[in-house]
Amino acid sequence: MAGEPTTPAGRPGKRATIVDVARYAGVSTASASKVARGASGVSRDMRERVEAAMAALSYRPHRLARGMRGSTFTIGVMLSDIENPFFGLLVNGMSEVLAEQKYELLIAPASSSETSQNAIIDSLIDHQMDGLVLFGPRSGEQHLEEIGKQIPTVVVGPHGPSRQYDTVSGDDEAGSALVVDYLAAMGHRRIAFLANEHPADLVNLPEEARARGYERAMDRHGLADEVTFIPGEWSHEGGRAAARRVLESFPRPTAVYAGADVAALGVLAACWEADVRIPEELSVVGYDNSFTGALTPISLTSVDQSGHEMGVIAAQLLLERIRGRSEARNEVLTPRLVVRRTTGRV
Amino acid sequence: MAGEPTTPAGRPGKRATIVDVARYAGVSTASASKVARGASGVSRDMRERVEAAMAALSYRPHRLARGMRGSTFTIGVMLSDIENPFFGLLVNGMSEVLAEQKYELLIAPASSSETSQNAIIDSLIDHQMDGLVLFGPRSGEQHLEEIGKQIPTVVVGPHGPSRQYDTVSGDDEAGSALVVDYLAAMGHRRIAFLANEHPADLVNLPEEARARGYERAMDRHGLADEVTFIPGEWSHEGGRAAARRVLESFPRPTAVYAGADVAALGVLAACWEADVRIPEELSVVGYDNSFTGALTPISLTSVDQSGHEMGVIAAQLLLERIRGRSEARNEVLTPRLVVRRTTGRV
DNA sequence: GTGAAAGCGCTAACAT
DNA sequence: ATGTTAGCGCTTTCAC
Repeated sequence: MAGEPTTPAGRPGKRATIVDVARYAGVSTASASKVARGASGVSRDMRERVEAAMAALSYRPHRLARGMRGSTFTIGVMLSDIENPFFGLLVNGMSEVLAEQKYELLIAPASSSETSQNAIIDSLIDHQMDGLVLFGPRSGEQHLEEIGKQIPTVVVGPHGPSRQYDTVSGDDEAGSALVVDYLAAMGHRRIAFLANEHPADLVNLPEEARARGYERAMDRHGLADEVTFIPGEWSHEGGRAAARRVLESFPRPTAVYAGADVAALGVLAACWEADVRIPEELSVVGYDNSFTGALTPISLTSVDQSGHEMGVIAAQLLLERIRGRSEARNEVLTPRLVVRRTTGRV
Repeated sequence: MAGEPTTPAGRPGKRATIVDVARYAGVSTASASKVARGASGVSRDMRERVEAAMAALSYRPHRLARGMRGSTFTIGVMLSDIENPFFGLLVNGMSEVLAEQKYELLIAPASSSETSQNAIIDSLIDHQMDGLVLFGPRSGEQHLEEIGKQIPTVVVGPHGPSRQYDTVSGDDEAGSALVVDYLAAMGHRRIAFLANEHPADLVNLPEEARARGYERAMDRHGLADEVTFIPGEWSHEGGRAAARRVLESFPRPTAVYAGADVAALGVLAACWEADVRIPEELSVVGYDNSFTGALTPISLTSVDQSGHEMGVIAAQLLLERIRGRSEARNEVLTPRLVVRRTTGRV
């Protein structure tokens, strides 16, 4: 009956504390604490006795109590879009690095609204995380700076630069250039870009960089007059809506660069329904190189931005910050064009 | 210079504590605490003064300190497979319910190994979460019971029943029956099932229920002799491997029930590469009704298990548990067959 | 190298 | 209704 889940010794029903461990080992709590967190300045004998006690009592440090004075060994991740398959890669990359350093990962899902994201970030700070990874935050630079001042922070996405936090991002402008260069080489001139609309004051977003890269590359190819922004949203539905507009327009673009795979899939969906042949009548390009786009019957031409590697780097940067580095680092990964079958010669 | 991020008054550089609030409002910490957590037994006047003080000092309760004595107002979710798009629905459903009740959600990603999952669960407990949602745990019933004894727990998946925790799951056996009934009605007899292999002692898994449902339904249709389990794994690669085996076998099955969309997509991929016509030469069915499968060029026949609703229910059950309910509840949602174009008449 | 004691911010139990 | 106080489990001075 006496429910004693983890504690074979000590008071039944309650888990062992460091006091129990210390008493069991016949040492002071301070020493037990040192051993528990692997601090220096403990004799061999002490270490062994305490470790034995911890094992005997199946002691696990209470992370909250720990965090009250020291660190929680926990990293918080703010996620702006849980549906985005890209972040799975990212999290896996981070987990690998953090696990081997005894850090834990806790993910807080937010919506895409700035208010919600700020609330989530605050809460992560309230949880006394040792560091934060912000995935595609919509907060302004200034707010990010304030966060960076309070707690080691890595932003995933084209933000900064700021002394207060690190960033890791893909070179989205270069990615867009890859797309336009390729389409131009295939003879396309009327290349439309599906723009993800956002508040004008947010300038450091992937959508901004991709739009800029598109515009500049078009310019470079002497296609400045052909630059066409289709205002919309990077979602499946947004892609469908954009496709409808494209298909009705005259002269009709020969290619649509959708800016994100999820939107490109929407464009494709609308085309399939309208019996528009791909790529004969319209070339379609996405961004993200998602699993779905890679499937044979879809075969979406896209841009790969190595999410796993981003996760690894984000985790490494964060650990460095936690350990004291104070100069900012801004890592930029080079994207790669993956040509498949939704694009062709004009 | 003096970095005072959140505290316009009080000691600069440090965030306001409840002591600061109490002092500012000229009341006791206990009263301030009561107001902070909306407890009863405070006068109108007191409430207003404390609230003004909290606003003036931009006070936010420190969740760790809170958790040391009372509750953290935080729910932990153990996620066994972060790549599974299904869980996005689930998390969104949970968030809706929890947000309006002032609870927060923190997700801890685990791998599919039992060891890793147990470590993650322990850690969630160490973080003093108010409740746990375990998504597809591979832990044995007995271990789940122990967890349920320690902390309010809801398991998502066909576990239990147990007095110690609640469950919410799809009726996977019925889902399989829908699939087999439909295929049989279309004239199929040689219907193979792709089995997800797992340790024999784990019996309460979706894969088990789906396998059982398949077998019983086959039996019911007088097709017991045609029951064929293809041992493998529910992953893209697992699906491809299974498809290769199916295509080589003789007599070749006319339909493959892959048990999960991700595996079905693997089966399809291998078929496309081998120029096997779908559904003329082979019918393929998945489970999950994933976004990807629904795309026009894929049009995978699948089973829908309403992830969003599962999330809502999981959150509701958990809150009830936290608030004191001690009888177990086991909610079972009825799945729905979604017929698309990867299945046809023999 | 080891131990005693203070205290992190909060809430619960107990006065008043 | 409000205030006082003890203490959650841990780490961290600061003695020895």
